[in-house]
Amino acid sequence: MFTVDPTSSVPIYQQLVEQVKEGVLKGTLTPGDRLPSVRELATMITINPNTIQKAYQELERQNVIETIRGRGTYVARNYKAKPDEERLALVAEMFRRSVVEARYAGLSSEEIITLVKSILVSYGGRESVKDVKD
Amino acid sequence: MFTVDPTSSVPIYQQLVEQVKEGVLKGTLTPGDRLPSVRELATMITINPNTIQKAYQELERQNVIETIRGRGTYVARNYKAKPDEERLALVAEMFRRSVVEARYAGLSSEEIITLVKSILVSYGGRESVKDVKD
Amino acid sequence: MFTVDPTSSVPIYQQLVEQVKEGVLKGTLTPGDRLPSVRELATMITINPNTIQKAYQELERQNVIETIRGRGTYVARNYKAKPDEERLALVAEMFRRSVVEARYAGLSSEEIITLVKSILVSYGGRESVKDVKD
Amino acid sequence: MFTVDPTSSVPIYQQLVEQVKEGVLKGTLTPGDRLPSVRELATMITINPNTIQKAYQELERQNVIETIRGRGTYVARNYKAKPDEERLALVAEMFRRSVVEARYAGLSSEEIITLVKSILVSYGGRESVKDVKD
DNA sequence: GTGGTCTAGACCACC
DNA sequence: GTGGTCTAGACCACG
Repeated sequence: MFTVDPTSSVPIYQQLVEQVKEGVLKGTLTPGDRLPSVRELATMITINPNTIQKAYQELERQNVIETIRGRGTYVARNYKAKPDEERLALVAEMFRRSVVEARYAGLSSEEIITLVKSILVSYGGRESVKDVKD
Repeated sequence: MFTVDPTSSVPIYQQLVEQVKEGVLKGTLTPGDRLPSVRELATMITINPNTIQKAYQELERQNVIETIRGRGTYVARNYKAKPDEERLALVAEMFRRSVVEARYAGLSSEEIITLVKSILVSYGGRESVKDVKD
Repeated sequence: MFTVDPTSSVPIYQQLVEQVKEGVLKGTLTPGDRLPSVRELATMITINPNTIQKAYQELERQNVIETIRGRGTYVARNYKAKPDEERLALVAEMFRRSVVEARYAGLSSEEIITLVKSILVSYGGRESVKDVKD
Repeated sequence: MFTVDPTSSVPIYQQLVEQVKEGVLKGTLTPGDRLPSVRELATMITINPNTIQKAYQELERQNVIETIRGRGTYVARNYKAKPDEERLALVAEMFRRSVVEARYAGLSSEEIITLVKSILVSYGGRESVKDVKD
């Protein structure tokens, strides 16, 4: 958990954001869990504390985690998806791009569907983020 | 065709790359078609020619288009998907991220599958990029 | 009475300060009322006693409460508003910021006035804190 | 325009955010206007560029400004208030606190209403942020 | 101890 | 030239 590739073109703080969100979906992180403190994680993965901070702030802004003053940061207990029209468009856009690339990599429609289904399964088959709370 | 959003966080040259690839899949661009010259396109959409140039170079690198010196640039006639393992991993990664975001936007597994299928349909029933050549 | 959100970005001690002041305005707390002791309140709402202490100190500094050594802390009987220019400027500043946010949330002038009036009503018809003493 | 008080308890980047938003409401900043570049502003007001950057990013997140890659940042042309229920609650909360402080500063209901009205007038009497576009 | 802010200075991608 | 990311190191308020 919490490994990072500094050579990647995707920013380190982003990688962290994604890992936390993915962890929650996978179940490795459960609502209420405490995340390592900024400084702890910084030394754990030898990344500058400011970078960790940026990741945590972004996660908090997205209501994925919440910080309790003086005590630390925790996986949010009651994440509520607010499916903006805008947000749905953004998700659709991500899939659209993925499909284009998949096609150019030679995947058939069937293979693409299979791939997506396998990803869904790897995230535990929960039917929405809400279900994570149960 | 060829509209660009300078406000977007995705680089302009990449937006162009995606639009060309998407056009091919959709059928609005067919192998053998001639693309506008760098300067033409630059004035058409009022974008720095260097940016267009970069997009075309990237497309050529991906074997999506080919330029014939002095004659212009054309949609490649014999695109061949080379599904290296690396590339497939990248595609899987894109879908993985899309799924995470979809979940956090509140979409169910079923809704996600439906979304992907609808995108596939919008790109015609072709079963792979190869079929575009026919 | 005296509930606190450790998740909020506003410091806990300040939340307490505000609640006491609001309670006085609303009439749930009347001048002369005894407040729970630091330790009592600390265990009631499971908050660090130091935090309670800080809140009480701040309230005393603002002449909202007064502590009688060995007897406890009480809502002040003779609060006197000292409207220094500085203080008025600060209040104006708070309203200014509120108005900016209200505008950006899409509220019209009329809606803003209505909102403020409804808040005033919720604090009873008293025309100033002085009247609370009556 | 763009003056900052480094001794204030409100963070510098926040002060900047507020000033820009206020400027738009006041009309000193019009949609489409270009803001000084991060480095420009940094030297103008002798603040670290990172701090300016943070302010700009926050403003962009709030859809108040938009950045055009390689060209600079501009006041957003089509700000659209999305009045979340949550957001309205936050605004109400701000007013609630302001009213409490106003009362404790000795202001009467009438004086408070007058103050709010005067602020509204100072923001040009436009009926919503949308109207700024005209 | 926790997170939050700020500075200084560096490197990078994009246009 | 623009904004975006990262590091190093410092200081502060809060609990």
